[in-house]
Amino acid sequence: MAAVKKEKKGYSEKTLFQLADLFKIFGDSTRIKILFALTSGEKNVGELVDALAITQPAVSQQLRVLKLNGLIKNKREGKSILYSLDDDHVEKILSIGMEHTLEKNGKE
Amino acid sequence: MAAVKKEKKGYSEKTLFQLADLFKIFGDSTRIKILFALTSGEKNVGELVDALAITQPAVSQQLRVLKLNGLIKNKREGKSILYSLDDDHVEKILSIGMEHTLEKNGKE
DNA sequence: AAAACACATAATCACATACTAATATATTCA
DNA sequence: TGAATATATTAGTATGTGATTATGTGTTTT
Repeated sequence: MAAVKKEKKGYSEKTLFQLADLFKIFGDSTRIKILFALTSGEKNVGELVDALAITQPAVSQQLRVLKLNGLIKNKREGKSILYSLDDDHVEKILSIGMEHTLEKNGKE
Repeated sequence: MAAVKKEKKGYSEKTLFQLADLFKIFGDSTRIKILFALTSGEKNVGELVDALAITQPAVSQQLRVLKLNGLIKNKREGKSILYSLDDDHVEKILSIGMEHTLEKNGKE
């Protein structure tokens, strides 16, 4: 058998960067809190601000990040803007991560 | 039916922080590359350096982070030190994230 | 035991990013 | 239309972190 091909069955550099960028979005506690808050249904910005105990601009800024990356969507309803999860993977990613976290760091 | 309890079925602040910290670890392309490299079996540092095209200290530094967080383990073998994945969740998290990434950003 | 090899650690630096404060935009209501 | 409400944007700042360079530690080889 001559020269076995080095089966680089890997993903492209670009894809790996995109994957890291995806996880980077989940890697912030404010955004995590927002995402978890939205798992129980759509909420407007004020409700998120109340629930998270951070300033409104901080929430809006992270909502922007989440939207730009396709994890949440929004729609206007009167004066408010309602945000909700936009991707089926989001909850899956959250729940597997949470599973790991609870196992490693002890149950709640 | 009187006064429906506001079922704050949420996780503790601490847990959400820990979850964010977990994703933070996955949110770096060097660490992602290391983890993917290790999905095909244990490797020593030199092999990782070759595979990733980054300097040895940079690799060692990220290996340290991954180990401290329980995602990989190592064992000495002669002069070399062999690293391998240490947690069943790692591959699951990677694969779901990758699934999302490939869908959103187009196949390879 | 000394040299060579494999890897880890330390210090410095540069860059990214999340928050705050201030202001702008958009919608409803009087 | 003007005031009030809801959210977004901007600018500035501070903090965290990943890479590089230099050096240290541990193991094998001769």
